Amino acid sequence: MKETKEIQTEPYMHQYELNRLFPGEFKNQMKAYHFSKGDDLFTTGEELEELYFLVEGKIKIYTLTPEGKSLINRFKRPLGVIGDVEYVKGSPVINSVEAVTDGVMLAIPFADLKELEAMHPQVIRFLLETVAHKFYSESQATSMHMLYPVEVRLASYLLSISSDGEGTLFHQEMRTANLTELAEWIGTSYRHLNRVLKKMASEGTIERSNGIIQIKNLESLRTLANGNIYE
Amino acid sequence: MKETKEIQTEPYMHQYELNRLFPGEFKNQMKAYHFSKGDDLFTTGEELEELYFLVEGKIKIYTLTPEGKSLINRFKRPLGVIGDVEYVKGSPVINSVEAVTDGVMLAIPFADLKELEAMHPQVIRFLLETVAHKFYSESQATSMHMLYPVEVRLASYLLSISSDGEGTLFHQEMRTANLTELAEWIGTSYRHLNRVLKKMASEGTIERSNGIIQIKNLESLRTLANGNIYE
DNA sequence: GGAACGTTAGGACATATGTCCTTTCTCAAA
DNA sequence: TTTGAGAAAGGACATATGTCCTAACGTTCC
Repeated sequence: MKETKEIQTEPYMHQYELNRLFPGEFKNQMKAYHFSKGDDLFTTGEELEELYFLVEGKIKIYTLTPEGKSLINRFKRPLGVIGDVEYVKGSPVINSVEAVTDGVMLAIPFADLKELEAMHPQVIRFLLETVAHKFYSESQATSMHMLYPVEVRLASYLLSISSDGEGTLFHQEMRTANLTELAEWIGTSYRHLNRVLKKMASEGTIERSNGIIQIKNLESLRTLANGNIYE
Repeated sequence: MKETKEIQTEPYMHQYELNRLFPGEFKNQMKAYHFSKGDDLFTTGEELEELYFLVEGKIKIYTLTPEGKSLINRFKRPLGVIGDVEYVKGSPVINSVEAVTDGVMLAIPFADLKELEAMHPQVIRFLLETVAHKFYSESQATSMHMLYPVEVRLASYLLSISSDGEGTLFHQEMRTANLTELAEWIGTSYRHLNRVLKKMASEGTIERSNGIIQIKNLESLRTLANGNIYE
């Protein structure tokens, strides 16, 4: 991820209403970074020194298993905040972050943020809200993973991206590019995802060809999802 | 959980330094509640109206599986904060809470807290720290569950409660009363926990009798724990 | 001392899932 | 048009884990 002077931070700060959080000379402390698809942005264990705002593009937060397999915790689109927990706790990065598309981040040094807290408590409230929301989202996702088998999770995913679930940014965020990435998102092996897809196809719930999945029986899918939907 | 006038809030507020967060007349808004072992304190989906501070006793936060089985997310001892995420997000309770021992909670209404935020931003910072810490702890626990089989998780648990890991409050917090509770904490069935314990006993790593586990080979346990320790 | 209940321990059967690998297909580039 | 790479699809084998159930043991209460 490269810092760049070619990107104006002001349009993004305006677009995402960051000016009210970073008044006066603090907005001048904002840097802009550009990243490219596939870039490793942050690595587990790394120490951060800035708070980041994703203002363009899509990233994924993932965990590597001991076998080197990737499990996707979350996708993110603008406006996403990265480094808030690390800032508050002073601990290293928990999960790795990779660019799914090209994009832009704004960043402000932790030192400036520290100063700003004293002068402008609204920023503390903002951070509280982002961290609380993260906790909530992560809890939901964790419950899904811990409590339901792959079939239920897949049905929930398909419901989310069907026209039924579409409309929220989150659902756009979540759409995966191929079956390998879908397996990583749902938290299973590529092989097992195929078993479940095949089973759903044989039941007439979906129809698939060459990685393209078409929902044939929405009701059946709702039943399989067991009241859950990825959100 | 019953509100009680028989418990003085002031000694606890002093002991846990809550006076500096709740100055002046706000400390008078604090109520005290007593609870008994086995009480259901909060239920998933319930709407809260107060922020709670656990100042005496031990509780567990748990999730019920669709089959009605219980999975323990976390134990808590004083000073624990309950309801911070629900306060910030305005969402219902995420996980159920039950008393493991008798105990006491202090509580302040969300409405008073709202007022206090404007007058005393330190309380926002306090909440930010508690939520960030929760996020961090939950992430660690989730990783443990998602990435490692029961054998590694059990070894990590045993390492934590051995004299090696002992000393922190968290490890005391985590000690379970019987094998059923340990299975719920580690996130497996009672039957499977027994398989793994039996295997460890046959390897000479532990010795067990009547639910009592004695570590025989600390090195072997460290190897099995694969660098992990419950914390 | 005996009964009742909760806990410990494990057998038998089943399912979910992972790993490793091969074949086929599709798409893009030469 | 051909080639190569990546993705899709699935076979074979294995392990981890869950469910249901029974027997034995220990503790508490009558």
